Amino acid sequence: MPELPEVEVLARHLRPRLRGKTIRAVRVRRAKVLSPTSPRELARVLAGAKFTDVTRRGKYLLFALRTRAAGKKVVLLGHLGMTGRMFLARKPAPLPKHAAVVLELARGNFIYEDTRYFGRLTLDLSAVARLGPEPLSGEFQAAPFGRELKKSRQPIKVKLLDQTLVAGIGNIYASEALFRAGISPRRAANRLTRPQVARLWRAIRAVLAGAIDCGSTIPLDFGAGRADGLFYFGRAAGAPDYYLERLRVYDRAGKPCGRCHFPVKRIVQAARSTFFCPRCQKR
DNA sequence: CACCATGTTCCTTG
DNA sequence: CCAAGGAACATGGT
Repeated sequence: MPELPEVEVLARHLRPRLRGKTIRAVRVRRAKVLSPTSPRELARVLAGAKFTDVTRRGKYLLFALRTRAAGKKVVLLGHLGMTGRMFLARKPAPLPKHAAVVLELARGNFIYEDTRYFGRLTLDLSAVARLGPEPLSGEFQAAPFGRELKKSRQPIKVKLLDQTLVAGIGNIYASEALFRAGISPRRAANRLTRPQVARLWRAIRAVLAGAIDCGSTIPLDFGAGRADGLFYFGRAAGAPDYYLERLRVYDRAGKPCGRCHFPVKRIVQAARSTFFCPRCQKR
């Protein structure tokens, strides 16, 4: 469940639940997800450490901790890849099949499970340094965004997935933002007009903020069952109706565009699906 | 069996 | 050197 909004909602969910908790033991079942940190190193640093905060940067989770020994600050970096989930579970509950890392706490376990193991839980923070501006913060501004776009001839949809341009947009919200801005996903980044850049800048922020709102209505009770599908494609029981069809084009090939009823089209760009309305997004 | 999947990195090509 | 494209990673669903 991993683009910026999903990670943001998860960070808000975990923050109050992890703060003040101490790690008793570290169990690594799939060392690959720690890379380049070793299981020994992770256990050495985290054993006895206490969570002080959980924040987000792009699609990354940052777990701030204070170590037992020297009281030094450390940051543990998490990324969900395509299929990762991080959640708290009761101690006796059986581990999921693809549990990659278990952090044992006093009363429960913090579990990182990931079917495809594309995600990360590591002490290596280098990936964060490469990220572009946070789209929902003041560091993301339309003018520099437009200047960056001018440097690339890639289709705008593909360019939006570049995490150095702006952090946190993934395959779903790239299509959604372009639909909202009325821009064709095939348009070369450097050929967007100034009004288009301005509309896209606003659309990115609106789409991401709206998704965070929606996600905040959904119980993230991963330990009890599968709630991740809900996150993208549904809504919590009792949530307002306008959350029903949150995604306007993604995964809706052949269905009528909500604005003009023309069928939504699926194309492939950089080996990934793009969805758009050929009538509302002509250029 | 074939194809598809919310992501990132690495290698190759031009 | 750089931009762009594609494969690889690994597992499961349809």
